[in-house]
Amino acid sequence: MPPMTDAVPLKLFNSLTRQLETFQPVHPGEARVYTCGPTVYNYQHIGNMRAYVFADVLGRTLSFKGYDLTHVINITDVGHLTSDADAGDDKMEKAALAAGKSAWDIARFYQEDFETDLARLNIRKPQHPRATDYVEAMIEWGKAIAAQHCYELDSGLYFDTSTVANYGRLARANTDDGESRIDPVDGKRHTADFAIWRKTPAGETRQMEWDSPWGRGAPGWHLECSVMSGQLLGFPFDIHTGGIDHREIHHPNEIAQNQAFCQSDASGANIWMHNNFLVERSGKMSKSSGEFLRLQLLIDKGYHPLAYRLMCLQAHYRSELEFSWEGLQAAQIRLKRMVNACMMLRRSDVYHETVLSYQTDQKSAISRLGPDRRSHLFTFEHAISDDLSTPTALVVLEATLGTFGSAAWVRDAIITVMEMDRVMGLGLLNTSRTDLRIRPKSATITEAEIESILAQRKEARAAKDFATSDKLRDELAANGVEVMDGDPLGWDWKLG
RNA sequence: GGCCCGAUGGCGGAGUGGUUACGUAGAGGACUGCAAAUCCUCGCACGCCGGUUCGAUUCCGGCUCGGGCCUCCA
Repeated sequence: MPPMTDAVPLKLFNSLTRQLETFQPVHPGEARVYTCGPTVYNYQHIGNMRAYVFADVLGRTLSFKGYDLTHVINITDVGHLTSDADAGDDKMEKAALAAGKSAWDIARFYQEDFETDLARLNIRKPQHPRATDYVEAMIEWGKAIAAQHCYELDSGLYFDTSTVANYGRLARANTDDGESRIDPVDGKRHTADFAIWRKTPAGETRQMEWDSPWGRGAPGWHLECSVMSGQLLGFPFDIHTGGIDHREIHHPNEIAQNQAFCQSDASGANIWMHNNFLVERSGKMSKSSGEFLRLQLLIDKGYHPLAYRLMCLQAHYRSELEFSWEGLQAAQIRLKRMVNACMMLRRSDVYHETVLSYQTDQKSAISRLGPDRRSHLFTFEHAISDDLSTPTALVVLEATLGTFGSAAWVRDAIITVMEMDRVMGLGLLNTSRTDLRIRPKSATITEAEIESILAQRKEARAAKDFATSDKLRDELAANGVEVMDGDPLGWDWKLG
């Protein structure tokens, strides 16, 4: 399928050139995207999830533009070390030891949890290759580059970063070996050299280890992404994404491997994109600091996962985003108001016929839009095509909801919202206010009890016994429940 | 020590060489028995000092403060 809208070119910020570039697919009509996925040794925190919300918006935008999308988010289930890049414990093995389970069980458990969170955030399901399924391919890759680009030490096979052109150009790193704060591995030729294969130390056995020409052991972390992206997407592919931290080490190393393997100076992907961090007053989110923020905690406190998605969308992906409960609450209230407006659309007489007409012939449904909505859609596409300017796009989306109007107004609004939500992924026409009413874990009262008290209050009000009515309302308020007489929902959990 | 970012209203967060989005909070009004929810209306900000310019929040330089990376990290 050719791109639907050639009129508005998609501009994306390429970390390699540090400039906006117009997206030009490698394969006409297709978009192939690789996103560095999680290491499944623990739960993901909400900062991790920002990267996937970003990648999802990118994927959705490419689909919106008419490209046939192939999106890969890998699962790192082996090879990721806890500290130093060349020695130390494997994260998987360490977590398994602590939990008294096998490393394989640990990986499976956290992968499932990760996928649950992706679904909760309306992140469309990409391919999830597991590193352990690609070990043979990694060994083959190692064999292909070993002679020209690697050297062997007691601890494993290392990549000589001086054997490729412009090593570290993505990071804008200086090539001199600067002052290093870690103890270098003995024998490494350059500080930046990294492991392609890590040998299991003599006399030890690991749960996850394989035989290779360089001894029994496990692949290096950087190798996984090069191999999986190359196998599943082919070099060069269109876009490689990840957190901004990967711009400094992991992606430069991937690029070096790609250069060696492809015998080319090209990086392997046309565009490298990096999302900035979600930050917290206390500093960067960290799993090593004990308790950390994960999506389930937000839900436990009464926040809907999509409120977090909206919070991410309110900021540009390249800006740091400050996390606070107050900010999350602001996003949840904003989402509720948007959903309220969309429910009015859903309740209208023309809703079903409009959805049907859109589903039957999307193009002609859009072409019949009036000038206002046509203009909104155009502005929206401009925003999203301008390096995924979701904050601006969101404002246009809200403008199109506006104040409820005529049947024609409603029809146009429904179609426009469906179009825009393909990109924003907020599920605006599939979410109800009841869905957003999340019972906090701390709630001391059941829904049935609430309904019962509300029924009593209704009677009291009918009898104009306002003293009793107010007393019941206070009782509910004391239990964290807010009564809303003029709202179809009737009541809601109080936030904050 | 080296490299690199950022500084916008109470909070979050866009954007722009000349009228500073938007959300949330706040104020006023409508509605309500009173509230809440909803709707309408309205305040409120561009770190400091220079420079360029008719004009700078926006460009340039310096300063201060904050942050990131150089070690695994989305």
